Amino acid sequence: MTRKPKANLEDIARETGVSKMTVSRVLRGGSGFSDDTRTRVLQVAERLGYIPNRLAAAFGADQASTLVGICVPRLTSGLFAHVLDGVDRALTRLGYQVMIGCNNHSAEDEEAWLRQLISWRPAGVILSGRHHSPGTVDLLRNAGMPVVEIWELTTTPIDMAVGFSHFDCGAEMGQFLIRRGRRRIGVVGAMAGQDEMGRARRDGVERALAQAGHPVAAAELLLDTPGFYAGYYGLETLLSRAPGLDAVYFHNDEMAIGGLAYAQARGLRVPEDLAIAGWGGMEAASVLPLRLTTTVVPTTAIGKLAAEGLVARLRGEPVQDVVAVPTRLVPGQTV
Amino acid sequence: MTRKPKANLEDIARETGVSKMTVSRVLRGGSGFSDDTRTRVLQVAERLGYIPNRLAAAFGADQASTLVGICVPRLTSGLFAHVLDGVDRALTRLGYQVMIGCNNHSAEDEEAWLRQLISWRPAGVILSGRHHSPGTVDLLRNAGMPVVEIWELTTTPIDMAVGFSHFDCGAEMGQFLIRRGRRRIGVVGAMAGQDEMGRARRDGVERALAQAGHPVAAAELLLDTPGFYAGYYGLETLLSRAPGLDAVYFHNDEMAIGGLAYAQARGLRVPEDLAIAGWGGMEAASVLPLRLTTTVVPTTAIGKLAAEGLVARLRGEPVQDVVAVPTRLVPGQTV
DNA sequence: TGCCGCAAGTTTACCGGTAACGTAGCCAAA
DNA sequence: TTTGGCTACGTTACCGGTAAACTTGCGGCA
Repeated sequence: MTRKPKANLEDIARETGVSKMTVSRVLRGGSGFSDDTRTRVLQVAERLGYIPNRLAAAFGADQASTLVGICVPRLTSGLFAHVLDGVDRALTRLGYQVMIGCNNHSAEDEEAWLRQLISWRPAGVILSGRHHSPGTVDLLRNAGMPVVEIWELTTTPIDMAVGFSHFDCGAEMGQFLIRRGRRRIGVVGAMAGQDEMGRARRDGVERALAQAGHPVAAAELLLDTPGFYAGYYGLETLLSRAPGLDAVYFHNDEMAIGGLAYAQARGLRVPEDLAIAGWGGMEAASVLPLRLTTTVVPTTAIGKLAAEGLVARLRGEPVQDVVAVPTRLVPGQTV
Repeated sequence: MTRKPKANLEDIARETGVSKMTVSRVLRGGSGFSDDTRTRVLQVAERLGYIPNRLAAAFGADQASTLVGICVPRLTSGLFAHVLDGVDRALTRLGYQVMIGCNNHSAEDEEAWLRQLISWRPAGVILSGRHHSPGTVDLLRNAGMPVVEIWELTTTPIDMAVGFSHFDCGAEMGQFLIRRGRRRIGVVGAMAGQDEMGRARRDGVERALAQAGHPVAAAELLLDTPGFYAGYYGLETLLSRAPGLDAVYFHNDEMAIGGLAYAQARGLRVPEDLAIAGWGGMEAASVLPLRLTTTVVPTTAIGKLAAEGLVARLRGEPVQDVVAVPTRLVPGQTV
């Protein structure tokens, strides 16, 4: 089955009549060879269909890996998909390869994945969130490679960080709801609170509302993943327990849209009877008949900045350790 | 910076007082050592914080790679996100690592990515679609590793295939629209037709409508990526060119929901004045006030089956070369 | 004329595993 | 007593690159 590629440096060297070291230098674009040699080597390499063996290169030389790992909490989230896209485009352009992982919002899964990743001796790694297991931090310190923590901001990164404050997102929306005259405000969470960052947003809302003198009226913390269904049934459950709410803050836009669907199915007028606020800024939110009030997050930019920061560090260029990206509260028509 | 992990097999061997070959055998769970030796080796490995070097293993032994590549047309599509999730879960469970790629619906980009992937000597690869460049096919034949083509079905796979017929999806929806009495049917496409599979669906619709004696009344092929905005403005454009349509088939659900938003904004009654059909089965489609008529695709299952088939082949187990997964037309309330 | 420096190479050693093969010691069957 | 097989190892060679050190030939310059 796995017959190996036909040509290696040795083969090219033999055909060209030089040493394999010279071939290596030519193919990597170094110096110490004549134009004539270069041309001949390239021709032979082309003719033999040479494909470099990065395994050997990274193994032999250390320092030479072009592999970067990225671990996100969920692969099926539209937001992380865009982060991944930003990372992938930037790294591909810069000549790196991307190994993915998914930790299901679990620090243990993250550590397990990281252990696998490190066994490939990558050039760097991008993690999501700022909460990691002690084992994870240990592994990273020993590996001595660049690390970027994305999504949530931290002032004490393991190495570098690109993100924003989820707490502030929540607080800002809480204040907004108050300014719009809402007083009986509920929240719908997801994933049993395992999503630390979703929890930070809820904490932000709670703090803002409490400070305004109108603390959270009711909260429903679902076990489900934060999707449309969960939003739909989450709002149903919340309203059955606490009728008379005049606003609800959802874990994210998908849930908010699900909630919006429920409200409309129930004949509630949005925003007159009930205001609905989401988070994340998914595209669908802005083409609904009722544009969703939400906080837009620069997903792709985060991925891009993280990737570029990582590579800059690898190249020894100066980098900013902590990059705060701006989020933007977009008042729609649902509040 | 990149200081290497402290312990390797040699270190463990020295500390334990055996040869590194014995350590290797113990750690890989082979045979040829006593229980006592096993215990001591494991203890030392644990104490030294040994992390295997898969680079060296895969390089030295060939055949020993646990790296699998997967290339999808777009990372930001919700459908492919689920495919990726299915692949990732299955492969992680089976002890493999996943390298991702994105080809932007371009065969050249796919080939470029594959070339990078192969330089890592992976155990196998999963590609999307059945149209590949000659170079891609060449690379794969020479690499001699398992290949799974997913998403679109083919009777002549390079190696294995897991998918369904996009043409049939389109044809089925076309017939459905006709059965529901629609006669002036339009279609909205995306990505300038570069998405071969979206084109196959349109071809299916066209064929079905033509056979029924009511050929496609109007078609709008956008340049954009298939998102909500594109659906919104796509329908606007289509209706301005061809007023009086009584049904529109969209490239996918996201566009259909965008189209639905436009129809409602324009005061069109759906489905009375205009029927709207999507494709893909995104979750949002079923919680809208008006449940979208669409074709549900088993995304996660495709990823899972592809990953499992790949690993089965690697293990020399018997596998089915071509697996057809079922899609399901779900009549919603928009037709 | 002799020395230096540079361009254009070559040679050697090594990265950390694994396959293949070798071997010592022991026990059981012939 | 010999032989044969088994267990539990050890030895050797090698995978395909790259860093570092070494060599060779040539032109310029004192």
